[in-house]
Amino acid sequence: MTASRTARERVRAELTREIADIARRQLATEGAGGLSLRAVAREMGMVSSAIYRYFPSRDDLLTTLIIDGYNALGEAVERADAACSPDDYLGRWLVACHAVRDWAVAHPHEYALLYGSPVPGYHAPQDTVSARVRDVAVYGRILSEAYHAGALTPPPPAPAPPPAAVAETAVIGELMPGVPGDVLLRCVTAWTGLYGWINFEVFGQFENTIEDRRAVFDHSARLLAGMMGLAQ
Amino acid sequence: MTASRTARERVRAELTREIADIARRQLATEGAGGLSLRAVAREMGMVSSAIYRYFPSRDDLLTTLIIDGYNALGEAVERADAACSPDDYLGRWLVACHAVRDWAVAHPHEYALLYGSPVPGYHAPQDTVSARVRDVAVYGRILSEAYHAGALTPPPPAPAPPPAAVAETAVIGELMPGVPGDVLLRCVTAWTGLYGWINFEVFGQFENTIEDRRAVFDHSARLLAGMMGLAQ
DNA sequence: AAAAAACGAGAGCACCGCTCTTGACGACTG
DNA sequence: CAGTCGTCAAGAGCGGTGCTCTCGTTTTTT
Repeated sequence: MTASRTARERVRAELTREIADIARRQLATEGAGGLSLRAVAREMGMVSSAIYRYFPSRDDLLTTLIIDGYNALGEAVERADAACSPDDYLGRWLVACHAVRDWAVAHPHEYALLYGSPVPGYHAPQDTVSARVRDVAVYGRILSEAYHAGALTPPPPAPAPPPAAVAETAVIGELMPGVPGDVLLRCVTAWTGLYGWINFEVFGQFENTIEDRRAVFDHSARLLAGMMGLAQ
Repeated sequence: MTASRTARERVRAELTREIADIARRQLATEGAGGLSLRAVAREMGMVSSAIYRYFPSRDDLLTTLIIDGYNALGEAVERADAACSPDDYLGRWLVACHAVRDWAVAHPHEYALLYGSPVPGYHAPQDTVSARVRDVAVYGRILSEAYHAGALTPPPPAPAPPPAAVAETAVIGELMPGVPGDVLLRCVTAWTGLYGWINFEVFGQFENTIEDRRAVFDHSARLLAGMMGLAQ
């Protein structure tokens, strides 16, 4: 029973995976807008309606690609951080920054799906949240550990954040327990600054403006670290 | 001759403008992907093929919307800066930051067209560059004036930028003549950080995370100003 | 062995961007 | 004034899309 049922389920899982793989390849070459269920079906030798046995809609296919993308990016950052010496917090921060950027440059269309303009009809299901925070969780871990080790101390001049802003750090603070609000606000600023930089690069804003982007990015990551007060 | 010809040209210009207006309205409600030439034609009471008398393709229509968007954003920032007292550089910086954010929040889809994932087949024509730098030119002016007034001095600790990174600031430096490379790199970092923050907000990354976004944004803008060394 | 569920194929619907042809209208010229 | 030419809106049509429905076939379950 289980064996026969697994036979059926196995081929189904295999085909589901194959559809997602082909779709990911098309996404990588054509971008999200060029992803076509019919093209995927053609490449699989199926008729287009057969795809709907495996993915109820194009949006659902996109959703699995998004989840896979979050996991791939998160894993890349996790692996990069795992290779660092744990108490070199600035080094870990820089390595994590470059890990995100390297992945984004290598997979621009997938990155755009994660951090670019949201796709029109798409609303993130709840089961994406665990995958979606994997990359930022690494940053949270690095900075949280740095703070508790005394290696993350906001440098003067320290403009006192208004209480309204501090109150907004509650959700972010769950990733970094014990870190006070003013430090969290600096981390958020560095976090958005980091991804903003990558967005500019991946989305072509640096065209004809900055060419050796890795060098400038590295310096920007160091400046953001300095803004947070992340010591060497 | 000129009169009759202008009569002809006038109605043509009028229709061209009306098409663009309807397209902009659809863009605002549906997003770039939902912009349909046929829908625009329907709303104008025309048949779809007639639109092609005025815009040779959907991409060309998008191009004019993009140029209009850059101009609208640039004008918003320019007007905001013009209302400031010229030697309050920190105030001008903050006002400009909020001007960009306010415009982006008010026109999310248009902003996504400018600073989000690039549209698939679209390549920016050369005539967009003058409009595209209007917003950043304001920042360049503010920070350049601040520097020459002695109000923009990078605070310690100042990590020395590698020469490779400094060399990349040449194009950016054209907007801010006389400003040295290390300061320019800080400005670029603040610039990307600012737009990264807005991207996160407009693209929904702060959903269920940060609610009072204006307050947090304001503080982030101040932190970025401090990173640059922009004095009160 | 019979009933039920899953599956692939095919036709079809409404929509899209875009092209081509046709007929009408207005503006220049002999 | 008459004729010609260019501009325009309309319509049909092509290939593409996401998606639905039906219909035999196959596989699993009862």
